[in-house]
Amino acid sequence: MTEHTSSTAGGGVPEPPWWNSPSRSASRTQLSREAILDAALRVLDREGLDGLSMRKVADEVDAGVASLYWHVANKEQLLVLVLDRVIGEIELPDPDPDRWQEQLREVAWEGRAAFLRYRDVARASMGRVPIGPNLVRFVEWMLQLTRGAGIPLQPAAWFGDLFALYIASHALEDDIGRTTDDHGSHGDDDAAPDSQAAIGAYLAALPADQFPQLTEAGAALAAGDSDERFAFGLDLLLRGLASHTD
Amino acid sequence: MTEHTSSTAGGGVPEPPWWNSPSRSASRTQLSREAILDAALRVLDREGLDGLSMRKVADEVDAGVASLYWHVANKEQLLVLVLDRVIGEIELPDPDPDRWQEQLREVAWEGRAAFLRYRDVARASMGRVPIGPNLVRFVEWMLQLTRGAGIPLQPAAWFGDLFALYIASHALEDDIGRTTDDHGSHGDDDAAPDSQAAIGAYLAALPADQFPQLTEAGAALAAGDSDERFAFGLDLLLRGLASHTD
DNA sequence: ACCTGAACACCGTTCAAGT
DNA sequence: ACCTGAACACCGTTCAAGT
Repeated sequence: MTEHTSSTAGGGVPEPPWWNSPSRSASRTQLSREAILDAALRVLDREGLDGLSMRKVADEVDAGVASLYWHVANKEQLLVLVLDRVIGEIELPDPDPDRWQEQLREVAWEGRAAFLRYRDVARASMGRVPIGPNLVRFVEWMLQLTRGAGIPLQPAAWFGDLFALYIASHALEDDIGRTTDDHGSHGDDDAAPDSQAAIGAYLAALPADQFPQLTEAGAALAAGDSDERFAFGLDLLLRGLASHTD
Repeated sequence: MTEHTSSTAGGGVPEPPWWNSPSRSASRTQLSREAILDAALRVLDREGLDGLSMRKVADEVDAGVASLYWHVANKEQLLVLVLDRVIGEIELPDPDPDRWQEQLREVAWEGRAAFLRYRDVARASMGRVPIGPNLVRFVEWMLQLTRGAGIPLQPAAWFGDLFALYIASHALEDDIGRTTDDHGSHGDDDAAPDSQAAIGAYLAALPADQFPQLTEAGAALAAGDSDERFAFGLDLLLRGLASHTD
């Protein structure tokens, strides 16, 4: 199996460049599932989930659309593979049950970071169970840690679900903000500009007698950046889990 | 404003049926936003979120596609309106802070039921914040209850988010099962047939030395029906919130 | 074994035109 | 004021055909 990836004829003598097929430009590497996943992740990050199409992925790898279907069953499978790839970016420390709370916290932030690294992966993850090598690795790790910490099997198993659900759906909330800016900037750099303001105006205009709490506490609802809110929920989940310890 | 909906000419004398416009069949009511939302919910329930198209909604109300755009800005707004409508189906008892845990539990199940009443509403809700009359009503109710129960403003506000996120994302997990059956049944009535089995086989085939927990505890992961799992997480959230009481 | 163009059956949205 | 057909610029997927 030769290491050369292009322009290799009979006896190692290089072909002249003009032998390359006429209109194709430089990067004529072999198409592969890996390359397709890379491209898909790039398109996803650049254009969001709604902007991700098989045609754009094909363009990104400089191939025809139909070619993708040799390496991948369909768009759905492509998304699942991309998700497993992102889950693979989560680093898992050796499980140390004595420090189960810290480690769970640590990995939660790791997971959040991975999901926020590319636009709309969290969105893509909702409603899919991307079972694959990396999710399986993740679940095994969770079980080793929590079971080792003295949490009975059933709560441990169910908590894993809850934990993953929380990380994903919270990351999705962050994606909402950066969802509306499609075509490149043209001067102003506010994300989802008027909608944010419109919501504020709507809430501010609510009749105080019908909505006493909302008009009084309105500010608190929007208070805290996304990380603070994530920390709050994470802490709440851990307190709840701790109550299940032997 | 007359109560008659069709065939009414000048002085109450009915028109003969053949006066109706030529090819249009019976139900020629005025198009309205209400009617469009009803139709959208019907299509959503019947065909799932992926099967919901403006064209099918238009067919359902016996109108041209373009007509929808008079009553509704676009598909996105249509979805938001549908969501607010479903949220409106959640019944809220008068908040009684002395029974805050029971009431929260009660409403959680109510919300879950509303989300599961139509296929894929939960799926549609992810990544959207359908702020409208009914969501606002819901938030006000939550705040009255939790604040009345002695939970400080910030935790109370943030918990609302978490609570809603949990209900929606858990309902979404239920939608996954019934996602794959498109065209009406033709004999066999198993939902997502081979994929379920394939997952089981994959997990069972994992090397026991690399995945000790998964191979030992595999059954526990799948154990419990969806309601039991929902109850577990709900309970965990409430325990966590309780730890924030004054 | 791998890639392709062309075709099929769809989409959401706009717009000039009708009543 | 409300509804329409036709058009535009897209989709995912299949399939016979090429190398």
